[in-house]
Amino acid sequence: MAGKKADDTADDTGDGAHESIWQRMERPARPPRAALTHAQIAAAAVEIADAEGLDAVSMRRLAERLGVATMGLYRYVRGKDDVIELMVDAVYAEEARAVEGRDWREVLRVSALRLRALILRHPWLVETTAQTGPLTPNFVARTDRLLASLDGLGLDPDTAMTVIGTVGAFVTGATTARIRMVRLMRKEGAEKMDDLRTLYSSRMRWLLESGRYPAFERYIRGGVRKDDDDWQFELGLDSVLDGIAARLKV
Amino acid sequence: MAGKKADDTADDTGDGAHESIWQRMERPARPPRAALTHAQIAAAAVEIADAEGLDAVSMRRLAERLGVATMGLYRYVRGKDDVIELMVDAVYAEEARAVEGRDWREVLRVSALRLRALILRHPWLVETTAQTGPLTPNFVARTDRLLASLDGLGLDPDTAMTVIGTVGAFVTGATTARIRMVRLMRKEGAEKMDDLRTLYSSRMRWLLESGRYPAFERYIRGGVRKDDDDWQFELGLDSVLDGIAARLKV
DNA sequence: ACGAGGTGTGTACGGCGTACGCAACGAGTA
DNA sequence: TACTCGTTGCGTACGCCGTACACACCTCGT
Repeated sequence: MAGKKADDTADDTGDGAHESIWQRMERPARPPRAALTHAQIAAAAVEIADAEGLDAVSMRRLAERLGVATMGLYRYVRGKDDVIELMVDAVYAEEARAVEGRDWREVLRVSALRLRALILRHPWLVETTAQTGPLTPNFVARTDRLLASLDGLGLDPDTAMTVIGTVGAFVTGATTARIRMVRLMRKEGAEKMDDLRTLYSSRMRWLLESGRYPAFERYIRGGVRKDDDDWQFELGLDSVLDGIAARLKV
Repeated sequence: MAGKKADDTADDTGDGAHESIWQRMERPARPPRAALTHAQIAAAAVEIADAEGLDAVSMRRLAERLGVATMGLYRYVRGKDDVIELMVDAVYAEEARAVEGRDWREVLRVSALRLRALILRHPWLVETTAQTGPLTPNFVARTDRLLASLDGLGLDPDTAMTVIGTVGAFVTGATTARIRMVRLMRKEGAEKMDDLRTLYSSRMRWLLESGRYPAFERYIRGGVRKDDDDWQFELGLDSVLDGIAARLKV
């Protein structure tokens, strides 16, 4: 019979997508209505990205986890870029809490540490550069709070924003470098930084044996806090804040 | 004969599995006639990425441009990650020139401005975070030169490296933010930032009308240097250098 | 009762990275 | 000279991806 030709093989897999009409006809009831929310989509996507990286967030994977057909997602988002924008805003919602602090410097410092922790919790954030603009609600909310903390210092708006941008640039840049190492460790299956060094020792030896990098070699041999990222980050952050404080007073 | 096997020379490093592309290309190519060089591959890939973005660099496109079969590339690289590593190192070669400067501060400042210009010339660099480690030869060479410029200040190696990392983090972070805007402009077909503002005016109005971002709104209304990225960057950079200078003297 | 429009779904298309297998070649050996 | 045999060059194929599109179905206004 005509209708059975291609469907038979597909039915062997049990794949619902290739059910014959007869099977579909006798299915008793409609599956329950899905009714997704954007928050659900964002949460599911963030879970996938946290667990397996941004590349694992595909429309198919996401739809599967939400119990929806792949194309069903397109009722809620225009495309994958929308999903990523939802994801970014969802994680910045974790920073919705206002920062308590005695003065602007403490507010900026705590904010910086919290932002770093946020990015480290969601390392895929640094890969979203290509997709998102800086106008998601929760990100604007963060900027607003930081701007407010600078009120009363007599700064013009441009300088105030630049101060915030400077700290933000340092935090994202430094954390991105950190994430690069974490990613490399995971890729190579290393637990500690020392494991990574062992794996890359041949490469490092090859580099150093050229003799072209004497100052770098001195650091490799003499540095004792190479893996103390917290120390490096806070030293850098405090330097940046020092510089800003000097500017603000002049 | 067993002695002829290429792997034997590789094995004398003790760790063939983790040889970098740099180590592998040092060995003379097996065939008497090598149709391709790694420099050619890198140059072609960089051209594509500069013109059309990193996503446009596919093994097929790259092979086509080089006049080679797709799989022919795999004789020269282990996979796409190798290609990206070659690309990153190729553009850092543009920074091979030593930086002239009276003191460490000027060297760091000029280096920062040059790095920013380099990233702006090759905006896809900020998307390579996920793929590359920080050990490509030309990148190490840059680090080495900067470390050398701090010699004689009496810094311990850890502090010296952190200083360089701090400036580098600021530069990459600030430039990444800039690139986000450039990309957004290109995506929306805007020529000037004002065009972009026009396109996003409804979104912005929607955000501001919520009344939840008073400080941010004041900036939007009062800022007059919102688009002067050079000014913002240099103000931030000079602040960072101020802070570092203060630390170094203490 | 029925038509229209919103919604969930499956199929299909053109891309991607790369595993794999096969043809052609060139040098060492008999 | 004839015969291996490792190596290179390349085409095919697999399983992913994002998403355009058409269709089946449900709900609701008339």
